Amino acid sequence: MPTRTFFNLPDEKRKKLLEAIYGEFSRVPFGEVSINRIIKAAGIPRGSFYQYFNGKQDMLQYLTSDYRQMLKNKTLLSLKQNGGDLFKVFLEILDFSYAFVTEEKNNTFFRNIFSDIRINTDLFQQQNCDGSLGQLTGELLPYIDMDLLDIRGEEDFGNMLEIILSLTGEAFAKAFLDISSYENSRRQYAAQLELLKRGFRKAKRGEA
Amino acid sequence: MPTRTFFNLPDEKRKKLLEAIYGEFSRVPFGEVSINRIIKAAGIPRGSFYQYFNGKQDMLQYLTSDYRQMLKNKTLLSLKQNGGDLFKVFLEILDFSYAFVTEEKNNTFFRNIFSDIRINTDLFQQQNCDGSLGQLTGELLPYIDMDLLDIRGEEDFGNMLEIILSLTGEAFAKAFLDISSYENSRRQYAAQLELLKRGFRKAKRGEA
DNA sequence: CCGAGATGTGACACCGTGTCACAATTCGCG
DNA sequence: CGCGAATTGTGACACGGTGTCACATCTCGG
Repeated sequence: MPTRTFFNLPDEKRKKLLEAIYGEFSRVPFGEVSINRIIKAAGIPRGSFYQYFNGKQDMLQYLTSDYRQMLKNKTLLSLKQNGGDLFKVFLEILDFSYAFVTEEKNNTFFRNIFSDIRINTDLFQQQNCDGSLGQLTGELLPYIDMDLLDIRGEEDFGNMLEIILSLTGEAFAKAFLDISSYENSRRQYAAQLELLKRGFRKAKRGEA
Repeated sequence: MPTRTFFNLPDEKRKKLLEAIYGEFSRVPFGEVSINRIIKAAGIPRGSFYQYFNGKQDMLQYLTSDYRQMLKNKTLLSLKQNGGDLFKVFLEILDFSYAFVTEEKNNTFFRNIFSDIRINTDLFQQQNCDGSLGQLTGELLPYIDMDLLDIRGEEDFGNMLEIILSLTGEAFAKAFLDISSYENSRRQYAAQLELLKRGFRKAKRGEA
């Protein structure tokens, strides 16, 4: 998170800085973002920058906070609309994010973000450090219809979720790296979700 | 791949350089590998290094070529031993890699490699650029028993493979980031493979 | 109007990369 | 052997990036 000092900045100046940051994040993938260029574009001295932000990661988190909030709301809504069907929700998340990306201003910015697989894992799995499900997931849990899932053991749900998330992370990376083939990536992702649902193993005759 | 010049180097010198490289790759994760430190440790001038390698990625590919070869052999063997059962094979690949990592010399080196999710995707999916399955997979294809898999559409197999690979990439990253909890990560990975096999969706009464 | 605390500033130390003109060596051949 | 060409070695250089710190400036309550 940015410093308090950052939020105390006169609107004018803060806006200019933010625009510089957006510009830089839109220009190159995360790994190549240069604080040097940002401060030059914003016309602020080097020292000031570090009074506002702690580094790249810090900026990223701030820049994506709106999206994360919207994603959460959207997910909640989607869960309710789809009767707690996780699979439909995940596909809608991709669509939602696509719509979000293709909005004027976000065009290259979120493409650069979403096409970075490492960021995606962070983005979705969110401070999942204690081994338990992330905070986000925790809040959504009550709305998920577990009866749709074939859960047998204690950890089945968590494991399913991890699979879906890792798949989703890759799907995002692929879809947004070359957004012109979005339809294709989406179709593939949808197909993969179906595969997850029905299982990979061919049932032998006589099995359930 | 390194230059011809590199292979023409006197054994003494080449060995010293390789040791410096291994040392550096063992010391820090890939992203922090410094060519500066390598040349200092190897006692060669900067210019020479660039006469041998093209950069970090180049070194990585060379350093992992043995592993990749062994992996391929191992996979082939495992496929035959397990009657073409992909799932058993993948679990064995994790075990094989664990054994490989815990060999004396490879200890931190391969840990640093395997715990990098981006490298893993490259490592497994290997020049998968044309959208088709990677070369490696192509050669293994004949040994996979498709009758064990519930393949219905044209693209089902490719999609299954992608799911397994993305899951495997994450499993590697997790397992080797904190190798002390390997047993745990392995168990989880195994459980997830089982989930893939049986499917996530609860069969409604009356369904197949 | 003064002084303390908040904020602004940019030079500095440090580390990294890839290149290039030039030096040294090796090798084939007359 | 001797010489020229090809290969290899060398390190200074230009460039770019990061985070910090001593010092300047501003702001605002008392």
